[in-house]
Amino acid sequence: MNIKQEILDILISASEDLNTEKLSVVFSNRPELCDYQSNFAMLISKELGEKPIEIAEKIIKNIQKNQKKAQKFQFSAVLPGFINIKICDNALSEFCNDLIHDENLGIEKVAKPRKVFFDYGGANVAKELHVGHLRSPIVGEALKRLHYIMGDVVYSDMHLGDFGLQMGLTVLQLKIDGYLDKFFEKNADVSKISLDNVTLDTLNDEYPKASKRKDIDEDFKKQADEYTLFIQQKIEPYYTIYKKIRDLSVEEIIKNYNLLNCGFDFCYGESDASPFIDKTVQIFLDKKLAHESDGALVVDVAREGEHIPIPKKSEDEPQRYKNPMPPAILKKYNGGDLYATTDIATIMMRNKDFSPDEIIYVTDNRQSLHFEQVFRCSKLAGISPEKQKLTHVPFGTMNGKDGRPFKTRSGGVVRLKEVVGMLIQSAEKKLSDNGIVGDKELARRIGVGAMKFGDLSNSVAKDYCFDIDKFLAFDGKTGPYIQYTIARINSILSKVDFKYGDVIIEENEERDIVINILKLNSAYQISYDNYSLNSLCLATFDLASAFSTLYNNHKIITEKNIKKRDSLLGLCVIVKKCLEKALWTLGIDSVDKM
RNA sequence: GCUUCCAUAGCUCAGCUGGAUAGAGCAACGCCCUUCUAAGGCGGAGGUCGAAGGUUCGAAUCCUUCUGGGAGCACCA
Repeated sequence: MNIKQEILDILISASEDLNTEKLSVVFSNRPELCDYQSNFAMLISKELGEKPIEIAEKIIKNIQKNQKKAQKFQFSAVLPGFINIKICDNALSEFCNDLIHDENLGIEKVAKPRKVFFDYGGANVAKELHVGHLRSPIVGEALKRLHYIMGDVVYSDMHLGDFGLQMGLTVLQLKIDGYLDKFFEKNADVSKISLDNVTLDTLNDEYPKASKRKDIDEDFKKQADEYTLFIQQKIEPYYTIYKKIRDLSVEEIIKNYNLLNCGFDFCYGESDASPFIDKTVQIFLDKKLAHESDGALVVDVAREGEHIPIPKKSEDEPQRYKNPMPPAILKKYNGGDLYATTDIATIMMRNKDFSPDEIIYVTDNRQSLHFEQVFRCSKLAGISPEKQKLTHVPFGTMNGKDGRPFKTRSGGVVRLKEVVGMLIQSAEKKLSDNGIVGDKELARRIGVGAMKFGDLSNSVAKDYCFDIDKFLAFDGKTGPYIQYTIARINSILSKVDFKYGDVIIEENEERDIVINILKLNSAYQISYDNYSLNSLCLATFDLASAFSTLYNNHKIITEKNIKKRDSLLGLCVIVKKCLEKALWTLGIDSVDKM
């Protein structure tokens, strides 16, 4: 049962000998005129040398000639050449009565399910999560769920940042500040020493300190490089210290992600790819794809027409390039591994374990160049098979009202935990106004739902404004609005002791709801194609909004016409199911009451 | 400098492969709670779609140039 496909089939068969390649049907942008429209006649009028309106009229004549059974759709031709399609009420009623028993609620799955591996989260072991870490898990989780709904087999890995310079910096700083003395005593048994004196707060202080110092102190940076190398080569006691720091962070990171309804099949990190690094590098050497440059091992990934040197105007001017695609670095001057190295090795690992059809990376857009390089390297070396799709979903940064990356008033970063705390507090206050007190989990669902919906309703690639006041207000186009709509439906359903009946669509407000369900279902596909959830958010809101209009104008429970009442109840059940499924896909919890 | 993304209502944003009168939410204004949850509904008001050219029957959407902004550009991730 696919209404759009039915319309398409009718139009194609009525187009007879015309080339119907360009024939498509879209939702009408004049809803008061019709439900769907086709611009086909205008698209092909030029090559046919006929007036668009005449083509449209001809097609409609054919439809009327062919149509024998009871009509489900009304077609009409309108100047300059639109074909307008209105769905008849009986077809909409039929659609509803089918939908109510359909497990996937009419959402059309992809023709060929694929194995899709998601890489998102990307928390850094040495750093506590802050607002800047929100988008990757929020977007990644929703994309993963969307793919699942669409029929793909999905895997997810939080891909911790646990193997880079930040680890060397942190260990070095901890050593300097005396936290690690026991590990460096003569004949110390590192496996028996505990790191109890180091807490998350310690790490929060030590890493930024080290990070700042490396920019101004060359010796310090060199030493941190060395420590990083020790960790990567599993040299003691550095490796054990690193493991302990990692465990400490991971526990906290998982807890935070759970607050956001973000779960992972695997908590791998960069370090888990280390057994594959030597093999990876060897492939590049064997295939003569890598060469030495300034002490580093690099891979040229530029294609023809890229990376053309611009002639220097003077001797001491640095070399510049047109269309620059700089080489990827596999090994640094001291033999250490880099971000690109572990990412390529990780692709090798994932292909060995899962051989996914697509790997999707959800990170911020500043990493676009890095992923382009990694993807090109993997294809060049044959580590990623040709048919495998590698996708980077770059998201924009979260800015404050001033258009700069979101900071506290004093200029510091806002911890993720604090944001969630504020959201919960605000939801609790609002709940208590409604007489619901002491339900912290309910408040979390509402507060976090508000933030996630606010995030996901923006185009994923664009920067967006993180307006905490807006999120805390819960008015208008928000997650809580959807939850509230469901809560109102629940309230109706809990107050009646009879079952819903056949859905009969006859009024505009009912039509509007069903059309919005059709739009919602097509929004799954749009979001899937665009790797962006904003279409789904918008369509979910529009459905809730269409229902609210009906809700305000009809007293369903006290409706005297029993058939009408039971039909409306059926519509309630459908809307509730559709909204709940959409919220689930977005990674937002539904609530029974609020 | 080069690469890339962006510019739409006072604010925050939608606008799918070009289509009919550019849409929401917030803020502000006016109505609607003795009736299923007012975190709601309805109604007005608010726009030279950054600028200028071009392609087209038709442009917010495609092309060119310009202006303004973000991000990235070899051993960070």
